[in-house]
Amino acid sequence: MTTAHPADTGRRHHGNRHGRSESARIAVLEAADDLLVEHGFAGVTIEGIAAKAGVAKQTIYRWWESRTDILFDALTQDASEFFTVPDTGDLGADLRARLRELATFLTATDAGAVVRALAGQAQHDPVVATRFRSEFVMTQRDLDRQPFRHAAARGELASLDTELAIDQLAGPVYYRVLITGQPVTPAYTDALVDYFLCWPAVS
Amino acid sequence: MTTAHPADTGRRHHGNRHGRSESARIAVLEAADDLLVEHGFAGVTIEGIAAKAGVAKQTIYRWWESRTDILFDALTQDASEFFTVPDTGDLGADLRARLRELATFLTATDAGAVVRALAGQAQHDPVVATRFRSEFVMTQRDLDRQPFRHAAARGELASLDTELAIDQLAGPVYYRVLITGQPVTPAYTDALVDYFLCWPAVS
Amino acid sequence: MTTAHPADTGRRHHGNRHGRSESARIAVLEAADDLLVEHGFAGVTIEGIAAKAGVAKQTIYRWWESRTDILFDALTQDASEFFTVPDTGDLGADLRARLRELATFLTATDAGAVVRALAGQAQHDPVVATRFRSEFVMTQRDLDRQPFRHAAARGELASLDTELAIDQLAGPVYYRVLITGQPVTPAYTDALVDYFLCWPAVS
Amino acid sequence: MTTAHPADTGRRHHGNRHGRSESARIAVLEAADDLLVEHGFAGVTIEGIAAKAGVAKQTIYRWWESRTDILFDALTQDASEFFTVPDTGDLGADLRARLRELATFLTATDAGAVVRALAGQAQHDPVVATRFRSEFVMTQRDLDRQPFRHAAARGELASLDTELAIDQLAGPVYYRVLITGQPVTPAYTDALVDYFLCWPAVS
DNA sequence: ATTTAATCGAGACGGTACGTCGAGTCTTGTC
DNA sequence: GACAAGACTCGACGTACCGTCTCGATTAAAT
Repeated sequence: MTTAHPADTGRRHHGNRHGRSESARIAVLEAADDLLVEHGFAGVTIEGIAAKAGVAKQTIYRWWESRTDILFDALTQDASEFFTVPDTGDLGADLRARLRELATFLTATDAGAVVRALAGQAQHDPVVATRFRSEFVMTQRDLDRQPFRHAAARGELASLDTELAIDQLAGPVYYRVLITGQPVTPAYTDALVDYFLCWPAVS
Repeated sequence: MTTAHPADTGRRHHGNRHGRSESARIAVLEAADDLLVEHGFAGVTIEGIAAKAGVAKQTIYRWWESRTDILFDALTQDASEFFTVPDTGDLGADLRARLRELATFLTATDAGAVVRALAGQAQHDPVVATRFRSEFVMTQRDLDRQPFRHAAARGELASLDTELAIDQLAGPVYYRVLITGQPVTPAYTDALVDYFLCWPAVS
Repeated sequence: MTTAHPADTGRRHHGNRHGRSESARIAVLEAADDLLVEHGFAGVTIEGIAAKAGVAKQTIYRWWESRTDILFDALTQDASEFFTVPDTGDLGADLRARLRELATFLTATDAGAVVRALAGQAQHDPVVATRFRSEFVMTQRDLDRQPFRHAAARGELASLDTELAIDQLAGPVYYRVLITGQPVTPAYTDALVDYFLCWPAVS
Repeated sequence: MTTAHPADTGRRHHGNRHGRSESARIAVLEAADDLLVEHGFAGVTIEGIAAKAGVAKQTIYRWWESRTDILFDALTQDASEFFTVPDTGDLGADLRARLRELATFLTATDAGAVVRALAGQAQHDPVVATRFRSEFVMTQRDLDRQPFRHAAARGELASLDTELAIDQLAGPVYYRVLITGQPVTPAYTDALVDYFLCWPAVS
């Protein structure tokens, strides 16, 4: 889409009758991302984004509804190619890989910072919450379900409440990231998976 | 004018050298609580609190650093007597009671709404995050530990990583409350405990 | 809401790239003038002006530095067409006309009230004092000089310290207006001129 | 009055049933004076005076009605012994001495700064204006009248409108001090007197 | 010697206005 | 018709003083 339009290749156009400026769109998303990482969510202001992106406020308001709307866009942009779908033929291995990836994403990437900010804002604004769930959470849970689907396809897992299982595996990860702030190491996520695959809790 | 005031329990003093007005303090905390429940976190403004509490802005700034500071105070006030420490002599029963109580608190009480708002704000502000953890999370985890302590005192639980166990039990609850928004029913928390006490996940 | 506005002459614009809103400017100046006349200088607050003019505070701060700045603007607006330059061919007649006009201006016009307020504020603030002198006092003294210039052009007044003369004529007027508060009647100003043109003071 | 009370000699008392603390009174007047000279009239705040004088705000409000009230007190204290009443037996000499003294007082003394501030405030507040006239202006005009009284007693001055004369002599001085800001040198005041005693203005 | 009452310092109180920041809307001239 | 620019109204911010109000300590006259 970027290269499709002549006005977006090379020099930046200052308005034309052919639709929105792709360069402006990208500048806004990057500016929002940068501001979030540098100054936190409070630093993500429409005016700040406009100034940093060299874009008029009106252009932002024309295409986005709010700053969270921008962050959702930035997230879609950034998160789309991060995740893989492991398929090793072993449920445990797949789950371990999945949780490691999730933990890395949430704690060590710029997109993860966006997710945390949006998760925070979701606590304040039901509209954000709804979109956050339908856009991010659902996608993630779909990824969470893959290992179980693969296992089922292999004939394992006669019966299992997959949704509960995902809560049990992903829940502690989000809990540590958002609530306790403790690190989520590979050792930790591996332990979660090991435990889930039924090592005895009580001796 | 004195009796017209919401916070007017007894005679209201208007400042003296012995420190703050207790009635003003309570009026502020209640106003903040009310605004949060009625209009969400964005509706919790210092001016709004001052107006609703019939208090001068300066009085708020004198005693609190920010609106989150007020909410922490309100939380301390409200949450202190909510929780019980179940001790039935059975680990499973204690854990089930504990998780039910936690879920109810987070989803069905005004103080729970404050917690969710603070958890949200913690994602935006490291200072809030730190205080949230030291003030709320630590207390909660202490309550989470009680069932295990009782069990250990009874000689059960030869060996167990209690901290991991808490993550596994509380994590999914917070995850559903803050992230997926799905209800956390007694049946759900009971299932978490049952699973944790090692019903087989894989047939 | 648009038509409800006092300053709504024609269609009111709400900002554009070509600079300030003339209607807002006029509304501010009039509001400041009105507040000064009605409630005195203490009643001239930025918030009061903004409210009365139906203008945002920020708009005021964008174009004016202080309330005295506004009053200087209002004065320029109002005082510009008040004064005439008498030229009767007779020094005494010219001076009498000039002093009468000055006295009327200072004591009986809204712009005169502004001058008195600014003269007052000039005693408190050197910046105001400087501007007051360069903007108002200089202009007035120029008007004061006219009769003498005309006389000189006619060949009268072989030698005279004009500046001293102006002090002697205008000084008592300002002195009565600002200090003693006594009325400055035509009879009084005429007497000043008569005396100045050398009737004997001592018998 | 200062030495009259035992509690005011030496250490400062902290309240008793015999009336006000003289030391507090003096500290307030001095603090007000200092603040005026150092930071201008805007710097003369009740809180500032209280802090600088080491006095409670209530003590100020108990004995004074406003900050101008304090300045009037300070003025009375300071101005009382400044002026002399010249009596050389010569009207011109007396007037010259009087005007020189007036000019010095207004431009070169702390009390003169107070007078200028009060004159300024008198333009904003009719109550201040009234008090300023009855307390300061009247006293000054009385001093202005002395040379003429002495001359009349000597049999000079068969007929003269003394009030007009004072306006003509003092007016230009106040005019320069308050309005034009030009210096008022002995040469200048001497010229005023010389001219008044009827040197020809027009050749 | 104790009580009593006026004044002191301190400082918290409800307010008003300050000057600033950002939100979201509107308009204009350019491309 | 979208763009950069930027003026507009509006709401909230955090601060400074205002004038009012207790309070406990201080103090000397009256008991």
